[in-house]
Amino acid sequence: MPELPEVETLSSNLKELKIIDRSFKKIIVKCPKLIETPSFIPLLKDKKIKDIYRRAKFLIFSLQDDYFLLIHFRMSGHLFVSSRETLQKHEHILFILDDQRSLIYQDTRKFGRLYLTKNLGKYLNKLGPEPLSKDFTFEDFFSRLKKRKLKALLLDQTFVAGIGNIYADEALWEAKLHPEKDAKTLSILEAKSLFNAIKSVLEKGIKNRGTSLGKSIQNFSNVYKQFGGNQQYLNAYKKNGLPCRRCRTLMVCKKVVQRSSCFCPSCQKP
DNA sequence: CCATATGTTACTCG
DNA sequence: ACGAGTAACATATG
Repeated sequence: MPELPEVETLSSNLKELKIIDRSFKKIIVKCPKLIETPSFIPLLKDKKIKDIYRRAKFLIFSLQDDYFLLIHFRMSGHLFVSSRETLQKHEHILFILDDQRSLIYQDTRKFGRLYLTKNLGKYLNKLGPEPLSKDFTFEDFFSRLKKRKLKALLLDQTFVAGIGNIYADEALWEAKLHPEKDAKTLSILEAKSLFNAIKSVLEKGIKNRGTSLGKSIQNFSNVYKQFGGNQQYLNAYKKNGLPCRRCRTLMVCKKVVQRSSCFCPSCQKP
């Protein structure tokens, strides 16, 4: 579920709550298959959390003794802060901290994964640039465009990190580009427009503290269990049947690379 | 019952 | 080797 802006929201929530400098007092794992190496979990005990940040869609805890705990939420993973020390339905991992609080990992579909490692590079090395960092440059972006459908390229984490189905559709609408257009055929101006759109839709998502579509457990909520606000500002995702906010043409939806893709057939020509 | 779901990976085919 | 298409993972919702 969470894409870059949602994971960024979780990371900043945890910093606000001063989870940094706390340590793990006890870890309870109800569903070991969510952890790549369940046998490593006892290593977490009494380890202090030195830093918390995001890379791509990974939430990363940098720990004492050079360990890293990575969480990838995939489709339905959630993390929230609680004062509970017990697990309820769909909650699979409980991290009890040294200050009466706990972190709870909840995941109805159990697609998410947790990784405990000393080798961060193993998980991050193949990722493309962070679209909101300085190493995301237009020259590099343009040179790496290849013969591939734009939508596929935007979702490819080795091309640019952190974009998922929502923000891909938003960026393509913003840049007035068709999801099935061959990326190799973009003019410099079109590419520039897409490059800027990627950054602006992600920045907007972060500013609005993430996108939460419905109100069920399946939707994004932050570590306070509050929903995000960005859904209110979406222009493309799930807008099929509604008039385009630019030209009033009815938006359409089509499967592209196995994902639903909503776009304006008039503004976003093939 | 059917289709769909904010993600990733492994597989096949061309 | 590469891209596209498909299935799989597991559960809930409409």
